[in-house]
Amino acid sequence: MKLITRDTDYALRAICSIAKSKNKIVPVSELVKELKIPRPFLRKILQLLSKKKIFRSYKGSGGGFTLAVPVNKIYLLDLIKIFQGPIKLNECFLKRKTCPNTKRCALKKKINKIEKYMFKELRPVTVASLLAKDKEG
Amino acid sequence: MKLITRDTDYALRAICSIAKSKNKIVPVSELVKELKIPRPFLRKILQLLSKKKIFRSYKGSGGGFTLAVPVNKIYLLDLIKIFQGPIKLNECFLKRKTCPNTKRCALKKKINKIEKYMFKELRPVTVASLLAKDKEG
DNA sequence: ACAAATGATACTTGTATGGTATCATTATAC
DNA sequence: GTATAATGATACCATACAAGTATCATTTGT
Repeated sequence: MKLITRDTDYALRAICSIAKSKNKIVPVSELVKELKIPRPFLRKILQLLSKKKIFRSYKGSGGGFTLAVPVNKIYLLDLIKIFQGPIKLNECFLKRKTCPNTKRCALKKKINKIEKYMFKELRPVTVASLLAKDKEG
Repeated sequence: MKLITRDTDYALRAICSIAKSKNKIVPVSELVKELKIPRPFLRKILQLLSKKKIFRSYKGSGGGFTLAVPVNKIYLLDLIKIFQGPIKLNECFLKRKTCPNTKRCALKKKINKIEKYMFKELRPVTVASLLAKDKEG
């Protein structure tokens, strides 16, 4: 029951790394060195972030990636959605039929409550906020 | 990101169903009819619950299962643990190395907070409490 | 033209979930 | 005491998703 999968995690690190190199175009090779992530896997992740307009990409010699969005506008939930799909704790197993007894629905209510809390906590989290907390603690 | 997998769900239903037949020994065949769960899969689930001392089993003709524990002592978290292992939102991807930058740890704190909340909400949930809420709403 | 980068896409591998199948063992009924 | 109806133990199978690899096409700077 992972909240964050490896590609989301790698994406986060890559974004942070690129954010540090203000305005410089960063090629994959540089990120590989810094983050020690398998190159082809990282490439796949960066390409997707490019397609999703979080990165801007530059082809050709001297090319690479820059941020297309400032870190305070990159939301964790969006990254999770990109790599893992929308968060749903509560997939019902009985799509076809109606719930046979409401016991499960009592449980469902609980789970929904937890899910709501999760969203409340995660919604405001941006890459900027993660980097900021860095300095505090 | 399912909180509850299918076997846990089926286990819950089976427990509720057996709880209804107070003290009667219930064979798998009966549960299959009522719950419409594939027989061999349900059997596997019941056997595990037996091994874990939540059911008592009776072999031979006229055999089947009864509850070994009253419903107000069967905790949802224990069922989840049996079928899915302990809940952990927060598996760190960097077991080997120390965290390269603390940004992830800021995230980890958030996730831990959510996990704590989850436990707070789920810890008191028993099968009895689920059945009880049934009557209310 | 060549080299250095990304774009697109398809493939591979590992693991967990959901489910089957089979044979052994035990207990009851006749 | 044998047939039958149940569970116990175990091994297998199918599918999906996560994690990672590989390849070729395209673009761009020198």
